[in-house]
Amino acid sequence: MRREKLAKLKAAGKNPFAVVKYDQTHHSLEIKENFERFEGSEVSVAGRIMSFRDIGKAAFIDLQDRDGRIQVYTNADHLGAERYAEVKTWDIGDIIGVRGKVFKTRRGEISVEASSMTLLTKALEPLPEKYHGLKDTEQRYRRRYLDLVMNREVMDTFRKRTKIISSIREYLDTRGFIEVETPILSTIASGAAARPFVTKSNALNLQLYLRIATELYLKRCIVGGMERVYDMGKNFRNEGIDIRHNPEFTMIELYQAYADYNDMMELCENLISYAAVKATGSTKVNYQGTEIDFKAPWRRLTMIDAVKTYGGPDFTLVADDAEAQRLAKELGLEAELKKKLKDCTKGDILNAAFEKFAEEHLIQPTFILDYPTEISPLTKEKPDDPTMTERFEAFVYGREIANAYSELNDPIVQLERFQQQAKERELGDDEAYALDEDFVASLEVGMPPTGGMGIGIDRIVMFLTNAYSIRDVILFPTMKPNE
RNA sequence: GGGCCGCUAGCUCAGUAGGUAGAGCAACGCCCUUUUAAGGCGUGGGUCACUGGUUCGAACCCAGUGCGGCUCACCA
Repeated sequence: MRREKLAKLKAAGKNPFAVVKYDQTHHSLEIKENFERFEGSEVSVAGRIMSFRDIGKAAFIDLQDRDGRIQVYTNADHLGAERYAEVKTWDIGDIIGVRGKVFKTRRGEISVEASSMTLLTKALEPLPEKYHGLKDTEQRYRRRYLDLVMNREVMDTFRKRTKIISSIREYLDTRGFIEVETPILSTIASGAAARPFVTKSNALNLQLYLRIATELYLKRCIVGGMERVYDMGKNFRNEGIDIRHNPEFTMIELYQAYADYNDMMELCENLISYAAVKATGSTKVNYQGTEIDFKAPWRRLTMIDAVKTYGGPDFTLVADDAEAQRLAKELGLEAELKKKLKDCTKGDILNAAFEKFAEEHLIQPTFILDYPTEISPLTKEKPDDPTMTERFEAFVYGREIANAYSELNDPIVQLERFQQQAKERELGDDEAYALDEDFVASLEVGMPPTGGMGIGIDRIVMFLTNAYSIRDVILFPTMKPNE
């Protein structure tokens, strides 16, 4: 049907797809918000027909543009009978341009009284139902363009996402950080514990991996003397998909020379509360019915204290690995461990106890500090306790949103840590950190004492937009093909 | 990977003693010059996800497959 209409238009020399531009002078929202100023003046608006109420010799059209909707009033007197008859053949979904005077109808609806109307694009496919919109989750993700057209709150979420990201850049750029681009393709995927995606270069006849983190390259930039750097972009991890995980996701990593993890904590809480205010107007947000306040300073708690606070054992009293293993058995922690119990150290078991007892209780923003050395291969040890490192993770609503360290810069110790990771891999951990020899070589050139941090951008966006699933903050989430 | 749930018109959804399918919106035709989920009268529209089985007969019962959602496990 719509194709027939299109064919007729083309035959009459009025092919809408031949239109190359339209002079859009205003958007819907600015007209509606400043009606007193606009009343009686001429505007040109453009957008998609969302509703068409034909009442005979007049019609009302809801026009949707970037910012919202505005009503268009048109009739045979203003437009001429012939032109008006043509307008009545247009369909919901078509994209049009309208020029006319701003006025208010009897019912008080701010509208544009059309003096000219132009068909700019013909929609050959009808839109989903006007009242219920597009609800089917699968279609919403597969055909996000329809979701954006039909569901205003989806548009709002993605505009807010952009605002969050630009505010983060703004915050860092004004504090002397420079944004750099590190490789997505490389021969070694390291810097995090995850399985990578594998691909192949035809030109180099070489197996390459998609990055799982930007850490080791950003530290090379610190070695080179850049002092404050960040890379915000996609990382790729070949792992499970659920409401908090998408195979490609956005992460920012930043590094600051001459700083430590305490500086990173301050940067983290200030940066995120800044982004919250920029995007939502407040540090307080409602997430799935729970009020969360990102206002700095955030609560600080060591991992050992967190376990104790939430009903777990006191690890300061655990003498060695053997005692920790007995404790793990007693507490039923085997399920949380990824190795056989006999291979687990005190640190592995502390981490498992933290996940079991404490993690889910960390609703308001909380820094958990001082992680066991064996699970933190890129982190400096604490000066007074070599079994622990200067590392923290930030938790909100029981979820990790950031991970930061005082960066390990001793090339000899770093090499030993990588060798330990190789052993972990042999013990069955296929996500152990891969050795990057050139990175170790860069540390031999000398990296100043440095603080570094990674923040999961999608998760921040989820909290600030009240999104239940990560797929609701990624425009085109990873899906299996449909056919 | 395990468990549970979903898939019916373009969209939102109904549809069990198993008897070859319905509503609203959208579309099409007619009426209506201030409507706004406009209204009124009329018309057309379906491989009931797919494959197989049971049955005289399957949207419906059974088995398998696909895609999706939730959840547990695993991770980040």
